[in-house]
Amino acid sequence: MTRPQTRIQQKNSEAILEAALDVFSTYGYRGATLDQIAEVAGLSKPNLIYYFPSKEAMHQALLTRLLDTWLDPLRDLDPDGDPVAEILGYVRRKVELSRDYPRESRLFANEILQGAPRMRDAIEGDLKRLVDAKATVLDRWMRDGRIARLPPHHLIFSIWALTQHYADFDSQIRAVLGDGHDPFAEAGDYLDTLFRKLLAP
Amino acid sequence: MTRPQTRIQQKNSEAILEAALDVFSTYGYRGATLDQIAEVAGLSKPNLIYYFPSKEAMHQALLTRLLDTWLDPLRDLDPDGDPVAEILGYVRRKVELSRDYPRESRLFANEILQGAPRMRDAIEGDLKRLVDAKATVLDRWMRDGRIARLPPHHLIFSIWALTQHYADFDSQIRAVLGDGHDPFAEAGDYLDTLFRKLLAP
DNA sequence: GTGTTTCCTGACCATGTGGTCAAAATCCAG
DNA sequence: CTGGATTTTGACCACATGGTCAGGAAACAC
Repeated sequence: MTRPQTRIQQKNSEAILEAALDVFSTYGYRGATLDQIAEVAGLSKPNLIYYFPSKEAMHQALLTRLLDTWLDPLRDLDPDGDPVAEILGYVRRKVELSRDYPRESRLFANEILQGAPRMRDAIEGDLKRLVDAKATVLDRWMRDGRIARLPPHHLIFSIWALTQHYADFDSQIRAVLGDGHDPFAEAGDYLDTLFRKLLAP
Repeated sequence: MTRPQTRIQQKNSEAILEAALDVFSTYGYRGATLDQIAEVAGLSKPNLIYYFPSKEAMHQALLTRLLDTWLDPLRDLDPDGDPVAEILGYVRRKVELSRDYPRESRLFANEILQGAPRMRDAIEGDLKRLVDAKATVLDRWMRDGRIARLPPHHLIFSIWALTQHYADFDSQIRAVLGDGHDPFAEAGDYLDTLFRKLLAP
């Protein structure tokens, strides 16, 4: 039976995951330490282990929670909507995700960089199925002449690459742009233009 | 005085850097261990330290060597060449880099993900200067109406994002595409199309 | 209050880690 | 072959790391 979470459990589990996200997204799984997470969370190390059985479990909890947030915008792509509006809407929502959840983006990037050892199943399963389904929709739009003919999977990859880049490579982008820039606002405009031109039949 | 490297030094230093690249690019700086590098290199751990004073030094050696390889194609962008040909050539060379040096790409990605703690100077210095210079060239081409008007820095970012994505997220891409695909060949064609459409005035 | 459950921690442990060192093995010029 | 320089390593060290555990402190039900 699953215990009804007490207020304290709720609060501390949340604080731990929040701290773990900070540390894992910065240093990767192996580079992160429980001591570091404990300090960020403001709890003792044994207390962390009281709420999560292991470091691995914390990481897993974060990844599981992450995947849904990450895929929701793609799920929302409406096969019956206007093709260009739907795709541009997806791009915009992905830019917003990068802006509002950069740590989640970096956590994901870290995991994939390492060959996705802890997410392979989800990627080969849920993710692949969803992408294949949406690729079919894109393909139909292309055959109907409503958007330019492009390889649908790579079209999706390019949306991921361009939007996530602004979260994952944030430090590089800010260093190169220098002060007085709002990278995400500029990215939103630029990517809107880019995909508008790309999709024009 | 710098000693003339003996044959053995040459060979072992190379083997160590090669192994270190393998391990660092997969696990990041903190996640990599000397024991692991030693095993991959086929040398004992104390022998590693005989050739490099510390783990840090190995990482630094890799990063230094990396940056040049990484920036060369951008340096080659010829201000007096044909704009579209120059940019498409740059994209193609970056795709080839991703295909031929994926570990280097991932090493770089790992470093930037972590906020570039060991590369900040190079990024704010050499890299920024080079990008600014090339952005000026792009800007001139745009004002002359030879390519579409776009924010030059973001145009460069999008080239980086799209090309490096195929190396950094290789495992995800292969999992989603399934068997029977050559990601880099497809990427080459797709990105050629993409930038051709994007740059058309 | 009192008893019970939940929550928290100091002290501890086995293992892993980056790095040292003296001595052994190998290489190589003459 | 020989003697000095280079290369290699087993044994070792101090410290960090993930995790344990017995018992104490709060919280809560009555």
